[in-house]
Amino acid sequence: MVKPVLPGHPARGSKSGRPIMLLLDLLGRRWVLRLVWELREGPKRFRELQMAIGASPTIINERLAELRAAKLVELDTASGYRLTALGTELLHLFLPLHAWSEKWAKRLSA
Amino acid sequence: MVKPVLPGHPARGSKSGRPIMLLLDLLGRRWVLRLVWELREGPKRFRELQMAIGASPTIINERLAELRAAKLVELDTASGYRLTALGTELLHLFLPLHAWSEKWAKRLSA
DNA sequence: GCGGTTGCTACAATTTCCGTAGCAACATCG
DNA sequence: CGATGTTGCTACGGAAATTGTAGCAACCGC
Repeated sequence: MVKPVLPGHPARGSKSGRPIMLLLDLLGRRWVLRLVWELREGPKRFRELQMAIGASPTIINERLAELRAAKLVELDTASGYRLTALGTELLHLFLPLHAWSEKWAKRLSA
Repeated sequence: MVKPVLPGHPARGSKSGRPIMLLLDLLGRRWVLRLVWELREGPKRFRELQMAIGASPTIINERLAELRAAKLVELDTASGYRLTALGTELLHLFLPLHAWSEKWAKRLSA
């Protein structure tokens, strides 16, 4: 069991509970960025996420629980897992990465 | 030894070599986001990074090697590790996270 | 020479993650 | 009613990643 990311709990590698450290801790955990990314176009089921990402259900579930505790993702029984309002805000901050990654890849292969 | 993030090498959990997947893979590895963040205000020495982050030198070195292979970080023997031009671009995409994380933390504690 | 800093490595112990199998709850269809 | 399918999720043994500690070789100033 991994420590939850919540106010008062210091992030791994940081004695302070500064929000940016908590956020970097959460987003730096394996598959978390991918999970948020996979939900960018709407809700997905547990197994859909599992298939799309290719990770074990154990860790998918653990990461989803962390994202739910962080109020970035929620489970709607009718449609599946989806981003909350907060999660959608976060996703929008990440969208520029898509275009930038193309530029970056060209520089790498050059 | 972890697979390097380079064109042609598919990212973990993705059969395609799409740049965004490579990038999310790289950034999702433990301590990578923290490392980029710690270099935001200028170069730092290996041991400075180690102290600031609190991770083992083994993994600090491995992640720095990956970031160097990705041309996001470089080592200047006179001043230490620093962001490349590409790395600085990436950092700028992440800077809005700082302000947003404060808002997020308030929502969590509410 | 001597002490300090540099980046970095070795290696055993611990933690995390994977891969597979499967469960309980619920819905749907006959 | 039973049978079948889908849902989210868990157990558990093996594999992989990470930690913590110690220390090395190269370099610089004195």
